[in-house]
Amino acid sequence: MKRNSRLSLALHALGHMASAPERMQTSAEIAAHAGTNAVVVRRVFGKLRNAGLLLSEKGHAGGWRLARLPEEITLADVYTGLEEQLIAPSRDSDAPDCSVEHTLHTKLAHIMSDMEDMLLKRLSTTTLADLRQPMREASLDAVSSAP
Amino acid sequence: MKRNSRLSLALHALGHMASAPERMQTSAEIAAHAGTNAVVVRRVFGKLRNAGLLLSEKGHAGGWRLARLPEEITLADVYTGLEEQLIAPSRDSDAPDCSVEHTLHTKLAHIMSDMEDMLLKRLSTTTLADLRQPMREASLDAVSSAP
DNA sequence: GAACACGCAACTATAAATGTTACATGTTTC
DNA sequence: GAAACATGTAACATTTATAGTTGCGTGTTC
Repeated sequence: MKRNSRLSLALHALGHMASAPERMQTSAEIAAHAGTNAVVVRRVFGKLRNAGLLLSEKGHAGGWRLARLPEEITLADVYTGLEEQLIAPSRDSDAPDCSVEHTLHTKLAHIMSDMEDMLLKRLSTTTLADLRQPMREASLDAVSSAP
Repeated sequence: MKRNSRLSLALHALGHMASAPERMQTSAEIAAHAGTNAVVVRRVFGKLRNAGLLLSEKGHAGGWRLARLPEEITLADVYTGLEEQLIAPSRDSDAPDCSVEHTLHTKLAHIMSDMEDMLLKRLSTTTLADLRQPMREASLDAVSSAP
């Protein structure tokens, strides 16, 4: 995994959790499925917990689960919860001394801000429920009669 | 300079060149003004030459100048000429084996494609002429009576 | 109290980007 | 034609952001 994988990781994992919302999943399980490390999962999930999307529990039967119904968590919630910026910010100096730079910065900042709004609007039309896999016998069993 | 500075560098430099389109500028001059290296300028400008936005000339009075009028070069032209992606691509595997990943990938790809279109549309409404600094006596002199 | 799971800090590894050096090619000037 | 100049390009070094790793502390269940 390389760049900007936090959002991918989060959406992928939450999508699966949406398929079985009652089930607690450990960082290790999630990490194994996503091909990454448990600490990385905890880092990412920690932000989502702070954002009110996930609940975590310590101890023997601990782990992670969704804090709300899958239908009530949008992709925009996850995106903002992670405080990421898919829309690249313009990294000019804040107070450019040259007029060209100043004009450019102003125009680009405006455009990028609009783009960010647009992205959020689009992401908010999909919920975790839209991602979950069709329920199968196996996963139903896993919910009701986990060992 | 750090990340994604190619577009910033290009727009900044072209904005200045739009203020005095006749004047040849060397990589070294441009690099000095932008606080970077001449080779970096050549790398970036090379792409814009291939895209038909710039002309370069070797030799004694060589350097760079705009291939078209500033009014006829939009920010979108520069953006596409550099083949950059301000809109972060979704870096999932192309053929995800898991249904959650597949659904996610499809939806995100669609959204990002739309965002890219939107960005281009916005960038195409500004030309280099809109960036150039107000003409002063000094710069007029520089055009007509350069040493 | 032993096993388990998160919380978190510190460190390492890796990859993308820029910066640098070196040299070749083409142009103009003398 | 030689010298000066500027681009063209490849190879290498440096920097920076990100992910990955280790270690240990805290809380919870058995």
